[in-house]
Amino acid sequence: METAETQKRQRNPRGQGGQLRDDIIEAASKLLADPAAPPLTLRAVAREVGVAATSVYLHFADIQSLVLAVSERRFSELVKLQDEFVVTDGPPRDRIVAGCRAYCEFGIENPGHYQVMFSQPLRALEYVPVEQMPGYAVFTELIESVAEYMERLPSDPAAFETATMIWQWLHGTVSLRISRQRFPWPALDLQVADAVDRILAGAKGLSLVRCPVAPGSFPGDAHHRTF
Amino acid sequence: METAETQKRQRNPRGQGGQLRDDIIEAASKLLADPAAPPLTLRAVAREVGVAATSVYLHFADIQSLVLAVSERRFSELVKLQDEFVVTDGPPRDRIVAGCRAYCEFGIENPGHYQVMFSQPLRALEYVPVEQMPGYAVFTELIESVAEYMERLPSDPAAFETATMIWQWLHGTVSLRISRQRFPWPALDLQVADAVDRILAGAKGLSLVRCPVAPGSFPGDAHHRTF
DNA sequence: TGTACATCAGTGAACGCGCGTTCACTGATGTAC
DNA sequence: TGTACATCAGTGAACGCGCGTTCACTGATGTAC
Repeated sequence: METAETQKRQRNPRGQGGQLRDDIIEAASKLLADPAAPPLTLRAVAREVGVAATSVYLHFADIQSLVLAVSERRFSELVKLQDEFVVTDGPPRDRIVAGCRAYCEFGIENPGHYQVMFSQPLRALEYVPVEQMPGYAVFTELIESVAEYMERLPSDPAAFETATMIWQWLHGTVSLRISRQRFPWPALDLQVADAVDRILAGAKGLSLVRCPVAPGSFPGDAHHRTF
Repeated sequence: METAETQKRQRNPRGQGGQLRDDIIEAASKLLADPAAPPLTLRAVAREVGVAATSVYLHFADIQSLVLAVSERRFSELVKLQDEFVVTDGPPRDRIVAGCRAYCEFGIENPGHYQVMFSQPLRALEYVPVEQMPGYAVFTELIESVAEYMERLPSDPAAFETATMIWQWLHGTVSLRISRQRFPWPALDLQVADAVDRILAGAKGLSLVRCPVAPGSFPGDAHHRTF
């Protein structure tokens, strides 16, 4: 981008003070890219940008809100990536698998950012309604595809539950491949297709077939409410 | 335990210097229990134990190895818990579901520790062979039950792959319920049984049934190697 | 056209704090003779 | 039985460092008159 990234940057022209905000987010993003990096500090970000430590305060009240800004930016990137990957025609199952692959690849290629996006409860998110949580758009698309696959409405709880189940598997897949790199993981593409197919098949009402154990032995398990 | 936990502790009798090591691990464990706690420091641990900061060095070279000790202790606790939960008789499917429920409950009830156990690559674990990784015992039990369910040998890759897939789902379930507490998660018990059943069903060779899309359209997906 | 003032986009020194790490030290308890 | 020494289980002061945060300041650019 610039010729002298490590040098002192020159001040922005009048009216473009907001540019620094952008640079700070990108610098924080760069520092957070390493999943094993030490905790982010305000001064480290300022150093990375090439600016006085106090200048960060001009745009962010604390590091929490800076991290949140990074998280939001990466979430919108994920949404964009998923839109690119997913061909809008083709059977819903193929679209689901394509979207899930994009999700996993994004997470595995950006382990530091993925951790930021899904780390322990961000204080700032504590009172945000579900629909406004970052990443909700990604999840909504998944629900819609699953509903289409199941030939139900997107508002159907069964679609929500199956989509949730897929999301949980995807998240476990990404986090474990990040934290347990030496584990002999199966090939990602094959595994995603296999897992998605298994979970989707369960949604198609194959419950009688896939439960060879004497039915009724687990009364609490008779939970196929919507079928 | 003691009457004066916050007070200065008295020195251990001769020959029992190792007791401090134990106390340090427990103190660190207590501090790590909160998933939103600030990063663990050596001095905070010493304060919690009621001991001089330098005393921690008598037993741990750095915090990394202390955290690893905490992680190992919690892993063995998880193994113990799982052994209690899982009735050894009964059909394998029921044993798998019971073990998975124990796993999830442990994780959700100990969010801070679960995060320590599965956080970003611990440097200390980098060159440990898979079989010596903490938690391997838990995973082995899962493989064996899955193999029994599938009526195959535990060494069969298909058992390994299905067990892995279940583990991934469990991990995603626990981590997301920790980090996204306001999401409208379905009831845990029902969800675990449902997900496990779907994944197990896929292992029983229902691939033709559960793939309503034209076979061959995704050449890479014809991956049921072992059937 | 000049000039006083306002605004913008930051800077730089200074503070107090908690941290990891070092070093020599302490004081009770055991052991050799 | 006494006594010198060794060992164990820690302590306490001190260090230099990076951190978040404060405060008054700077210097270029626009604007009113």
